Amino acid sequence: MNNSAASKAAGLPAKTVRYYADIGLVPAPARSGSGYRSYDDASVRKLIFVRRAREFGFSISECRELLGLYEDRRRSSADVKRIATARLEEIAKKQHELQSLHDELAHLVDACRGDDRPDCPIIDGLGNPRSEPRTAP
Amino acid sequence: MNNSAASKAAGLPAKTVRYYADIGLVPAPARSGSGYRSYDDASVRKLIFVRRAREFGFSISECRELLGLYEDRRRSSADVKRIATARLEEIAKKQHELQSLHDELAHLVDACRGDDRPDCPIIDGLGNPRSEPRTAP
DNA sequence: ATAGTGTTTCCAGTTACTGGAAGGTCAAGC
DNA sequence: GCTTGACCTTCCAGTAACTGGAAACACTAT
Repeated sequence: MNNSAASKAAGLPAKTVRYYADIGLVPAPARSGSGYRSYDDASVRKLIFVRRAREFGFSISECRELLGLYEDRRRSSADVKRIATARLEEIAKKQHELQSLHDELAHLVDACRGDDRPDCPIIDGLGNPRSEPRTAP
Repeated sequence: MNNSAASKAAGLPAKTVRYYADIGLVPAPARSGSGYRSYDDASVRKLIFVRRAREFGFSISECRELLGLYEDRRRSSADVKRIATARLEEIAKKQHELQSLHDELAHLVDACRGDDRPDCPIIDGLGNPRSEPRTAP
């Protein structure tokens, strides 16, 4: 199974598959006589696992951690649950942020006539420093 | 008003204020005799505008476009509404994605006992290619 | 034999900053 | 006048997670 076949099987762009092997997220694949990458089924399963985890918003380093747990047949499910729960909380937080963003912007869009005239509550609304400013870290 | 004063007034990190001037998002500030940046009120207003727009998730290049409209006293509100509406649709889409993400992950977390035993529906669930694979662009 | 497609490596670019080093400047205190 | 410390300056590098592209080599079909 060469790179593009593995890429198709895993549902990832070919470049991404190479990239994941380059950074050691998945093991370096075997090579054919002429240097072509050759992936086995275990690698493809890991690639699928990573794709799924990335779709869930886990970072590459979280994926690394999850893959470690995925591989370790003796890990406790508590370890996994801890990571997944933290991620779940992040998602919920992001949802709230997006919600207030959406509400405020929708309010501005609603208030804008969207005609040929220059008056625009959206621009005015963006100009008003209503929300909390960002602070330097 | 030097960099850090402008930074405080705009609610942005000092480095970010410099960065925005460097990339020409806001005009290059005047300089004092010894080379210190000196911002006027108009620049600070633009910085606030950009901060707000960034908080709404507008990209830097969208901010550039919006700033152009902000500055142009003769633009139609329709131009602004078009951009904001597109952004609103992106937000709504993102919300749906996050929702299904949340539901699926919450389901896995619920199903996981989180004890010392190795069986873990989260790991198993991530391993199953349930969702649509990503495709190369 | 040759055309066309696929694969390799490697380097650079993307986004929106952020961190840090090396050095100049300013105001206060002694 | 000198030092101290907190600013300020420039510039370079690094971050996340890829993505694009060039140059060269390999495989497949005609």
